[in-house]
Amino acid sequence: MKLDSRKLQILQAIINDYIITAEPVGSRTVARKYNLGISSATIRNEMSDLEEMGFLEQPHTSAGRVPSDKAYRLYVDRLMRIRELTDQEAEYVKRTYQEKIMQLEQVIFQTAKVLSDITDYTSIALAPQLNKVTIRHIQLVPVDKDFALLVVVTSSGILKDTLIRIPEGIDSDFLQKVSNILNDHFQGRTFDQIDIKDIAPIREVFARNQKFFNSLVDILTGRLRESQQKEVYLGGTTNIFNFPEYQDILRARSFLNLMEEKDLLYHILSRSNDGGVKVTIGTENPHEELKECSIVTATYSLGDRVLGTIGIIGPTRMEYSKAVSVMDYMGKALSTYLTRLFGE
Amino acid sequence: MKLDSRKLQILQAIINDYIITAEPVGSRTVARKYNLGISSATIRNEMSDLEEMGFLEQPHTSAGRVPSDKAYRLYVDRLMRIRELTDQEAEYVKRTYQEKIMQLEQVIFQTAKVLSDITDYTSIALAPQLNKVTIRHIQLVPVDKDFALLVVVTSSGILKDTLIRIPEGIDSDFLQKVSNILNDHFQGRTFDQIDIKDIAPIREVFARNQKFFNSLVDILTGRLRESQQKEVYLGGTTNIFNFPEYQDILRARSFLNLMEEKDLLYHILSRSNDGGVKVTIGTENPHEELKECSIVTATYSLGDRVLGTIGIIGPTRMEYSKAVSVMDYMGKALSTYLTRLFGE
DNA sequence: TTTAGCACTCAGCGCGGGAGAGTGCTAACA
DNA sequence: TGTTAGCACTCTCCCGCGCTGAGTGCTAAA
Repeated sequence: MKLDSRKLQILQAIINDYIITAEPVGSRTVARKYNLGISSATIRNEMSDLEEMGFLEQPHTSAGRVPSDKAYRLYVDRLMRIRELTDQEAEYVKRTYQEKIMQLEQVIFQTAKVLSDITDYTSIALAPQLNKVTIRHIQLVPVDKDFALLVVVTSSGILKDTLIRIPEGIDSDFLQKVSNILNDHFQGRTFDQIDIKDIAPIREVFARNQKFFNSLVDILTGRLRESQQKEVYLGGTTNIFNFPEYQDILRARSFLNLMEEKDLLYHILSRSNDGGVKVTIGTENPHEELKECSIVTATYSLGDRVLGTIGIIGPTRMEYSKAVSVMDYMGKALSTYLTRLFGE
Repeated sequence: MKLDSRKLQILQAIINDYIITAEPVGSRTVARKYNLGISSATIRNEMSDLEEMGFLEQPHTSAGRVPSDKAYRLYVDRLMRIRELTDQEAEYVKRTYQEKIMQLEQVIFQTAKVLSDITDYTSIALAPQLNKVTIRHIQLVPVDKDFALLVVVTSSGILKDTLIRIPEGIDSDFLQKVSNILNDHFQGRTFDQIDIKDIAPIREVFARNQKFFNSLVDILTGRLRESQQKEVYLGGTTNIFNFPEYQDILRARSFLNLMEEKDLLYHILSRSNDGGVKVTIGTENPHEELKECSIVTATYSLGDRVLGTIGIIGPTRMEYSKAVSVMDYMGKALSTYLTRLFGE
């Protein structure tokens, strides 16, 4: 059976209607609302065909039809018209990035907030992944006789710091010396490139302070990386209650539980980090709990290096045209902002 | 009318039962389950009295009775028996604090998690309030030619840091000089005690770099403080779905929306910072949205200085005996842990 | 190939009645 | 005088019923 242009028109009408109303769409509705110049009976026949082809589903006999994931996919790839941001929306984004926030966390957090405000979906933003950025500066800052602060600044302005206990008899000159060595070795590298073997030669500098040396290595190769990698910021989690399909308490609950699983979210989002906007519809996502959700992601970069991912998540009946344009716009706006702030 | 011991017994029975079942309690239930040696008819009479005295309420005729806020207050103050933590619970807490987490944020976050895990309520933890801690060390760390990092370490191990743009022609010697001056002036003080007037004499050191000077002051007196003050960590927000009174989607939604309002939560929690465990029942809390919730808070300290507040929030029908004991225990455990880590 | 007409299906809704839980009153009892 | 058994009454909850309306698929005619 061929998907001729009339079938496409009907399919598009059904998808449009269902996205707005969340109610199964019947042949009469299509005939009335969308002047296609054909009768409901003809539309009925076409809809029957579309169902057979897997684009439509029927919740039960005597209900209208609902688009399938396959239909949404077709819609996203071929049918939908990208809808530009309104002036207000663009203005809102601009205003957010006008403030000179110097802490990256804040920037990412704000981005998530803007995304959920504009789209009314739930937004997710991943902090930059450390294996994507290079180390710009390492410094051990003496705090008092027992503690020093290990600060690592990366090319994207990420700051990672930890208090570290220092053994007795270490003075600030020694700390400075260590800082210099660390900088010499690791400046310009990514965290992935920090290798135990590289570190070995430094070991001798530490003389009797092997324990101190070990904890430094520990932090640089392990802890900092982990703590950063799973940083997931959410916006508008309770927006989900706006959708009729989540009036059911069990569904809402399982959705919100899912949003608490930062590890999972991290994995879902970080799969798409090859740049550009990506749409994952319903069962295209391998996770069972997400089979009735769609996710639209975009990446953000510093210069030409992709740093991380931002995304929104909502019911499969999502306003894709808006979602895609917003994600595209925000990914670019965030990249521009970061490059301006931390550009190399 | 006097609240004799039999009335108290009956009231206690009703509260106990209602806490467990969430169902209005009838006279027959009390007679059957709690062997008080009196018939349901007598209990009925007493319940009628208790209602008149404001301790019980009736959702509608032909339903059992439900304890009022006044009843819970009486229960918390006079009737309940504190229930110690089980060995597993104590063990869980101990294990959590055994790990050497050096970042305060992590500690507070973990504390919130433990609280919600043990109690099955939603937990809230405030990061230490900056006006409660003293500045231990200030350091400007050079990053590259355009940026420096302003690091402030406080007595409780709180770290606040911001990237700050430095004007051209400032070298690391100058930064060190500034750091020294800042330390001389502010070490040992609280953020509240940083006064513009104190800073004025330093101004001359900056000579032509007034703009740099201004942004430093800005950060120290304003930005750092604000960013920290509102840091609110939540645990187990979706636990609310476990309670039958929150099966209603509107209620669940308004509760979860409330939990997103960090500012509000901050204010609610920070009211009780005079040490010890505090219980706020239903309408005792001025916030309309909380009139069917109870909050149990405790404070945590470093040495003898109260730093912040932790709390749990649940329906008024809360297991107060457990809640109070857990909060008491956790407040102390957290204080001990912090004092061990950052003790002065 | 399209359309009008028609029988059929099924979810949703409102209604009514029965069951069950609980109360308050009354009268009898210790 | 306090306590208890008995009973009528109330009210929510739940279940089943039938109606309505939206929508379909089929058939036959244009």
